[in-house]
Amino acid sequence: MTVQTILLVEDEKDIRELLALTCKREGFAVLETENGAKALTLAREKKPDAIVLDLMLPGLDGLSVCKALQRDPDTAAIPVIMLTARGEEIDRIVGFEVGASDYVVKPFSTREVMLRIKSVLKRTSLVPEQTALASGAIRLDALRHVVFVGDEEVLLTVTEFRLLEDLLRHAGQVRSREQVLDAVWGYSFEGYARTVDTHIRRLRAKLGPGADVIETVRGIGYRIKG
Amino acid sequence: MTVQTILLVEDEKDIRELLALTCKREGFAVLETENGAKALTLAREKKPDAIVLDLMLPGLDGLSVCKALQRDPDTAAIPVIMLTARGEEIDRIVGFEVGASDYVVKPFSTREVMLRIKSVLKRTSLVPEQTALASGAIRLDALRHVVFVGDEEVLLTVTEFRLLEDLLRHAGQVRSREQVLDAVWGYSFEGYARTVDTHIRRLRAKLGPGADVIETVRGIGYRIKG
DNA sequence: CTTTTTTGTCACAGAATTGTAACCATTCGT
DNA sequence: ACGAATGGTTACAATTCTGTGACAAAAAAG
Repeated sequence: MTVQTILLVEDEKDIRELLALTCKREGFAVLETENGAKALTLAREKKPDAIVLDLMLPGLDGLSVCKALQRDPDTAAIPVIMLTARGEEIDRIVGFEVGASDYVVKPFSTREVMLRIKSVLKRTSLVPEQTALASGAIRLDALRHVVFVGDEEVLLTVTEFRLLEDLLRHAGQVRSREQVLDAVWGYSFEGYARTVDTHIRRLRAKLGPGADVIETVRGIGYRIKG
Repeated sequence: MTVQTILLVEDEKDIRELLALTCKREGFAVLETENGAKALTLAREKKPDAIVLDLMLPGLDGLSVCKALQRDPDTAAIPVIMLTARGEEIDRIVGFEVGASDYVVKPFSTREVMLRIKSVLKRTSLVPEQTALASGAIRLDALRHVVFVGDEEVLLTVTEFRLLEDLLRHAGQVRSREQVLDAVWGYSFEGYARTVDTHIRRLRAKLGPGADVIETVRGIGYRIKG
């Protein structure tokens, strides 16, 4: 996945830098401005994935910026998170009149803003992950976190579950041990590739009669039939 | 248990699926169709609690569907939320002539639509039963703020109540501690995820024989059986 | 203000999970 | 057929996770 960009529009330097730092720490790219007019230009030119917008800005204020963003078809789809003081007309802000996707009330914690950003990004990304996966006699439901072989529920540990999910999401494709390690264990894992083998074995044991959907591709890795 | 059902009428598959996912995540049941005529049949047969209706549909368009729903006494009471493009004659849509309960302008965020649905349901549902949730021997009534295990009333604290309510609203789905914290404690809570465990424990203690509906999903979080 | 209730955090023990290494079994090229 | 890779199996120590009880701070009730 590509890096997502956040546009921060806030005139108070301290707050802006704090937010910028937090966003960067979470792996986002950051654009900053203290000015409403510049925010509009930046939004149009750079198409950020989300905008964090202070309501009180010198010159063109946050409300006007937000409305302008909504009116422009180029930027209308970008979610906006408003930073507001308590008691401001939140219904109007989030309603259609202004059109913000969400808001955070000052004083806020960076954690709170981060959560809003992530939540908003999850909501607006048009590719909802498929939650139900299946192959052969095996069914996996990521939302409910259950796996069935035929009619029988199978209890998997987290790692086993994630491993099976990764294989199913790439059903038909070979997955090398390295790919699986990156996807299931994360990039920071520094262990042996053979770890995958052990978990494949445990998976097969638990899947019982359904185990034959997992094929070994010698010299490469594993693959789900299909 | 009374799960509320939403009928989604939208021909663009991506949008429909995104909305469906959002509704399901919020604990609603979902019916989907891309076709105006089928929408009428479905509405009559299944009596959904709300209908989200795209204005632009191939064949029978949204306006006609909405008018037809209004004329039929079986469906006239079902609130309709229209998805419209900007600049369409919103006054007519929500007014007497067409009779939609509310509308959302494209492009919209799922959050926006969700808020409309909930607001419309709140306005139209006069039946307190619709706030009733249940699983196994446990019944929870959000409106009256009471919980029963079998015939025995159980007194819960606010936090315990909200926790149980959140789990019940996502019955069958795993809820991670993070998700629960965000939903029950709010985004601004900065505490420890293990706090959830303690409250789960207190809940289980109070639920007594009904406690077995709360399952621990090791490595992930908790889930209500079902 | 005092008492009671509720709530969040912590420490700890038991249990489940996991990564690794060592050892077989199988496959493949020669 | 043989040796070298490669994958399967097993056992085990280390780690991680959850349930529990205790406790102090915070909130609510009196």
